[in-house]
Amino acid sequence: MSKNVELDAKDVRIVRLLRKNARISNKELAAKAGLAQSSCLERVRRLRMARVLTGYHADVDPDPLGIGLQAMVAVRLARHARADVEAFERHLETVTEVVTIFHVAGANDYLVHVAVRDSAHLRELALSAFTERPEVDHIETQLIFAHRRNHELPVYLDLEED
Amino acid sequence: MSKNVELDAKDVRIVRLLRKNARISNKELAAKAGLAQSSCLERVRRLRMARVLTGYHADVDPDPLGIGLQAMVAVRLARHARADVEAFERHLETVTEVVTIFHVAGANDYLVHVAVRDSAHLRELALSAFTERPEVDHIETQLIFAHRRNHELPVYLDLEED
DNA sequence: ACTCATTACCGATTTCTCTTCGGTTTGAAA
DNA sequence: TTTCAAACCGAAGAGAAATCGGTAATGAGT
Repeated sequence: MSKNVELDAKDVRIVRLLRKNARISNKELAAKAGLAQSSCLERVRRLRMARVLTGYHADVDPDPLGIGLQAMVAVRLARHARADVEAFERHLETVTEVVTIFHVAGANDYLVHVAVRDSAHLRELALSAFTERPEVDHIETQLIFAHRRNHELPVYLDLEED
Repeated sequence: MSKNVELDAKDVRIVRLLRKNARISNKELAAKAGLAQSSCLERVRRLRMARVLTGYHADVDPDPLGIGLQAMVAVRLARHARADVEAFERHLETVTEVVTIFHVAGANDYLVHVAVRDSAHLRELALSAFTERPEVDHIETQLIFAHRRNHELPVYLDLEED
């Protein structure tokens, strides 16, 4: 799938810095990575082309957007033929309330993070987007009180330091 | 908690655009939001100050970083006294393998998304970071085959259009 | 070890963007 | 209608991004 990309210590530093703050200027990024601006720019371009960096996204407080409730919906499919799996995934992509889809191994097939207005909205969504779907055997919904992200991503490479 | 912020249609457009691409230039952002650059810049600044926009983060392919495996660890605590809950959360913040913590209501108390090197690493982590902890009653680990994020975040406000 | 080719790097320059600021418009309240 | 505050705008100086030609590092093959 991915082209067997090899990252050196400076690539990793660039990636971590952009992970922590995607709007850092190239100038500052270059300084912190120990590169000239032009070289740093070129590296970032290559990391994007190689699909190591796949996007830059703002984190947004859901409250002001009218998102009053979030939930994790655990989904078990009725059958696991490729056609069913693909149909269900295609369907999920059309559901605006879906934030993240985790395809998992275990008792459940999917964990679907959804963001809704309120409990009435969640109830309606559970029916229309999940229970009423022919591919779905069973769902179990958990309210999300809070969620915290860690933006220091782990790196498991042995890099000779420069 | 949040200061009862009110967003108008242009704020929402700004937020959505930054959500889709956090490295969009202010010039382009202003054009797409229908504002002068200076006005747009001021709005973004206010949205940051109001904590509607809380950060900008690059999305990174885990493979090239040596992350060969991801899992969702469902955690049930032994007791739910504030002291235990807070101790456990503080502990999780020190674990580098943790990507996201969902605090949920239901049979389980937490869903913890972790990124590890391989299955041996996951086994070791399950023991050291979860099972051996006094606050933890029981865990259940699910491998994550894949996960897809939707960067079009839903908005449930009725905005009079301009 | 030497050569050659490829790749990465750098600094200077040009182009474009960001940021600030003074003045103007807008809208609500008196 | 007048007043005030908030939001907006355009212009301009400061700053960053992007390009490019030349140079250094790298590594494979002899």
